[in-house]
Amino acid sequence: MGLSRQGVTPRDLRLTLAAMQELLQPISDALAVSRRLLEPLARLKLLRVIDLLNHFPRGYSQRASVKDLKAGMHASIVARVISASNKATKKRRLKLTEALLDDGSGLIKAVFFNQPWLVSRLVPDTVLRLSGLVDYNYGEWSIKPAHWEFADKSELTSSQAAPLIAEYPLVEGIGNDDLTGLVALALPRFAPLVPDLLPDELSRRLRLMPQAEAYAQAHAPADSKRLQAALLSLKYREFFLLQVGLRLRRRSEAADETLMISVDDDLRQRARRYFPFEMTGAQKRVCREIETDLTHAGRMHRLLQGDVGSGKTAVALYASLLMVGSGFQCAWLAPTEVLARQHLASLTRYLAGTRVKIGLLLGGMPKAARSGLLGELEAGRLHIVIGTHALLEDDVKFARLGLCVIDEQHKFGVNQRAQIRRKGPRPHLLAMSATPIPRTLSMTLYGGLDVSILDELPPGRMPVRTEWVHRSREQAAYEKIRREIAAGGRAYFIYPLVNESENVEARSAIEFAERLKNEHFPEFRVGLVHGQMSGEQKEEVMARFRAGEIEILAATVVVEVGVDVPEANVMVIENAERFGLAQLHQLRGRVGRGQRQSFLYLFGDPRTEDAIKRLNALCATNDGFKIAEEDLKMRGFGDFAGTRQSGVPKLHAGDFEKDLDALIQARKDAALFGAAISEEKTRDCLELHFGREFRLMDV
DNA sequence: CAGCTCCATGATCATTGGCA
DNA sequence: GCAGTGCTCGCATGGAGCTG
DNA sequence: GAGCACTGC
Repeated sequence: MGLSRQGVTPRDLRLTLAAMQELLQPISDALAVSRRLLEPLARLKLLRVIDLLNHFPRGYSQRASVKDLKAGMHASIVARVISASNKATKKRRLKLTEALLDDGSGLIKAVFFNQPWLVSRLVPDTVLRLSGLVDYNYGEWSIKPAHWEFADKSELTSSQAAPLIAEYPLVEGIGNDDLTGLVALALPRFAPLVPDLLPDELSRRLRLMPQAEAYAQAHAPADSKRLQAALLSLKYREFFLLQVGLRLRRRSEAADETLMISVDDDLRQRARRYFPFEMTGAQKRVCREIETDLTHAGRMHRLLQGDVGSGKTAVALYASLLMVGSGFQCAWLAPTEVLARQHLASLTRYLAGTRVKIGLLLGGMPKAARSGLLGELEAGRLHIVIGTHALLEDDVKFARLGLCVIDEQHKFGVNQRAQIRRKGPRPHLLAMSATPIPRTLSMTLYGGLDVSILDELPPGRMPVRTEWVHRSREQAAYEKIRREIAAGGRAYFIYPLVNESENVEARSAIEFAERLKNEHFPEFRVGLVHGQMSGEQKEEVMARFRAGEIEILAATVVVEVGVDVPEANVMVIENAERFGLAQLHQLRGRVGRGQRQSFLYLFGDPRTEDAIKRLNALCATNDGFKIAEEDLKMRGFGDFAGTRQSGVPKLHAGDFEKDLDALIQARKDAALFGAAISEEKTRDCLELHFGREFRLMDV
């Protein structure tokens, strides 16, 4: 496909530069702004002209006459007062004032809350302009005005007023009209200056509204059709810019060959030999993907997503072995000590009797052991080092770091992830996550990352049977659990709190561990693990649980990630309503790791709609990705997996949740057209729209 | 995690509105 | 500098997201 | 009804 305008002439560049300067200048320099608005504008973070243009309305209220209202719409109407009166309600707190209004096309009742004095101002025959939520009940229209003001009689008949009124996010000290005015000044002068990254051809093909017009229509829509077109155009452009930016970053990182290894059958055989089982199809596929990354120029930058139990560790080990076999070292970063120890244990098991040397680095290690380990590491005698945040310390140095494996990558901040990678020349990166992120979202969020998905459970693994147990039926559940344990199973009891708390009404681990031992399961041994215990204490209890010296483990969410006890096949989550969906799913992953049927019992009585939905969703499916989608819908993007940490800039026009379609389209198009787009221009646009926020993005 | 700021909501009638 | 007058402007509350 | 500016002392 030939792009008509991909070449950038010096003249274009100069133009862009001039435009940038104009757009980046302070609002107060560019426009006549009243002094009193400067401070509120600053609080809105509206400092530069471009900020003002990108400050889109949070909604629109529709200028309408009573006859064409729709229930539930946010409307703005002009009408004449017929009568007004106060009304008492049953609740003493609440007084209302009702005014009957006529706009020539019909009658409507305005309802004001707690402002009884209004009655004296709503004199019959005065004309009001009010905007608010419209409702229709039992034959009459009503409106709850959020804003209102007196209007001129002439407005009753004239219909030249704008049909859609922009409503901006506001702060104290600045009104909607102030912003409307400022934007109106800025639009004609500055909107045409905003550089447009979208190739003409693409814009034409998608029939997108031109950018400058879209800015104008978004702020001051002529009608709803053009408004929709404008919003779509802006959203799409924003996503497109973001995606092109991500690809650009990716490209700039890719030109390194020092880490390229060659994998021959011999190495492959040697690496595979360590796995006593046949890998699943998904595992084999991902291993191939990784092999391809490692054997080609450029750094691997891969996110490995897999539901709990899907065998991520084995894949990561395979990758590590390829690197070790080629003379490199590997660092495995884990979020908790428990998890780090666990990785050590399983790697040790896999690698028993080989020459691959593994080390463990934790925070509270004795000085001597630590410095010994660091020495080995720096000398290159240690091949794989597993550790927690302690790995990030400055004095941890590698001889030849070639691969970083980051487990539960979302538990680490952007900085930490960058830190570990600085320990080598430019080590490959394999990030792992058991918290499934919806596919579309992860590909977008981590636009610069390749994503591999392990979506197949090892044979013999049975899905966990999940049941929501009502208070009244807990006893029956205890009986079932008793039978399971008697038959050789082991059980987790998860509590939201470590200890009693006077202000939270929920069961605590410490208190209920006692009860389990004394009341419910006197015949079994009960252990307790929580976050306030030291690492060794925790480890000791875990070890006894693993060894079967303890059949029941009462715990807080410290067991959330990675703990692997195949015999454990029952989990009870107390006050399940207090956990998030992703967390519940994560916890569920602790059981069902062995051959026998596993059970999850959710105790608790959810009071909110959302909590009920969460529990139902969990009972309905075992598919982590479906759960993630559900979670995303319920919680919204902001909460999801710590947006801050994923380094995604906040969008102006678009919305990751609501505009997924546009997002996906933009991603595709960016892949197709990205290479043909001028790098300078991309940088300029990124700087203009996202500034610092984009530069921070890194995984 | 705490304190702040912003935004939506709030009461009741009594079983349906309006048109391309 | 202080009290009185008259003017204008005016809901209250809780949840939710953002900043330090 | 509360806060504020303005008045008159």
